Amino acid sequence: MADMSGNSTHEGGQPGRIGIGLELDATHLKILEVLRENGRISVAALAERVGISRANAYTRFEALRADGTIKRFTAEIDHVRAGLGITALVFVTVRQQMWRQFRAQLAQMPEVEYCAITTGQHDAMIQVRMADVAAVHTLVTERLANIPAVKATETVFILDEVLKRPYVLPTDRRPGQTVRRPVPDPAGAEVPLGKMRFVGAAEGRAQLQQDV
Amino acid sequence: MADMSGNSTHEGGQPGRIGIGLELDATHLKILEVLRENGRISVAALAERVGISRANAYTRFEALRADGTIKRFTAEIDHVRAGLGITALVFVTVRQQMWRQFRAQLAQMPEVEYCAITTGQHDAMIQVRMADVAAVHTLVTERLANIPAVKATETVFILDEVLKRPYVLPTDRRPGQTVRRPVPDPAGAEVPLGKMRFVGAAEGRAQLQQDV
DNA sequence: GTTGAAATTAGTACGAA
DNA sequence: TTCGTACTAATTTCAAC
Repeated sequence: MADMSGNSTHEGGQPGRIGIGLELDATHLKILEVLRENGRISVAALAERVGISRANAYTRFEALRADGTIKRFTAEIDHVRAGLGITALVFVTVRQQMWRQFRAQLAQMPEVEYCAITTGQHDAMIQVRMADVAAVHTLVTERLANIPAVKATETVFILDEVLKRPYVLPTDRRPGQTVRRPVPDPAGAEVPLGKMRFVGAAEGRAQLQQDV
Repeated sequence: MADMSGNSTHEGGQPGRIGIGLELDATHLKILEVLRENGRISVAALAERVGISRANAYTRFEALRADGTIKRFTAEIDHVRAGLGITALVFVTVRQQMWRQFRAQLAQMPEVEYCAITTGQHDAMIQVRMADVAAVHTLVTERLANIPAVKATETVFILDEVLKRPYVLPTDRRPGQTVRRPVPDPAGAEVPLGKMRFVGAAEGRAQLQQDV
């Protein structure tokens, strides 16, 4: 799940060989942290910031790309300056058994920045950026509503984007927070059992990392 | 509106000087199109792909950065491979007059990838990526619920991300769609007046671009 | 806004630890 | 695996047109 146009988890060839890829160590994560802030940094400068040799940086950099952990490099722009100052979310109810058509139609809509299938009241959420409110209205009533697979929509506008990170990493934690290691669970520790079990299970699953 | 941590529209200093920035022409947009797909391309190669000279490409590239149209360069990663295979949306109802505190708390949460203030039933939408479902549960019940500014939350899980573009541009239009130019409105054209007015108004506003 | 040449920097390929 | 260095290729800068 959570695949982008089905190009990650089972991309290779042989079925049965799940692409586990690299085990990301602390150095890999540090590289990803630096690249998140500056995707155009030279590998030489990257090596210095991470604290490894240039050759090592090249090796790891290439491995992360080849592995698919790094999908691509891109820019981040100011939508307002680009002329698309209005952002809206459209929650879509999809007619059952028309998912394939729904996806096909979306592929034809370059003005959509993001689309995800969700649980809950609606089936999908679409994020669009347009020049003005009227353009959103046109999109929803004339384009989306005409897709047979779309049963209903609900539109909300985004008034402000408080934060938008390119991505988050397992190493991103709240300032004062210490790394939550899977404690070896010493029997006899005086903690509420119910809560302990819950937290323990969560940590255990967190170890597995893939196959979600 | 739609500012990222208040760093775009009114960033400079003097009030009254709205940062209009560049007028983006077709070449600027083409540069942004190329950089969206390959943020690490050399300016030399960029020039070739856009069909302009090297020096021109450097000038425009620098202008876009200095202007703030390009905010930064970054990478795109595979969340599953990075160990955060679960994505969730948390819709938050914020207690009135506690917005400042709400924003302050969010700034302390590096695990949040995206947060936007919305119209509609809820007040804000937060997107988070975690290692497992239990971690989402912990985040919502123990971190978010403990923020006084948070009155209520509603969580949905993302089952699949159908598409995710770094950004959209005004030039992104559906394959067969022709560029909708603000036609000079020749009086006497035989179109339904009501509709005409509506579309005309929309196009007019699209011209303005900022101050939305 | 364009072209061409110089200086700098980046990327590659080794052997050694 | 990782590091250090030397080699090659490319990019950026700067100048003149």
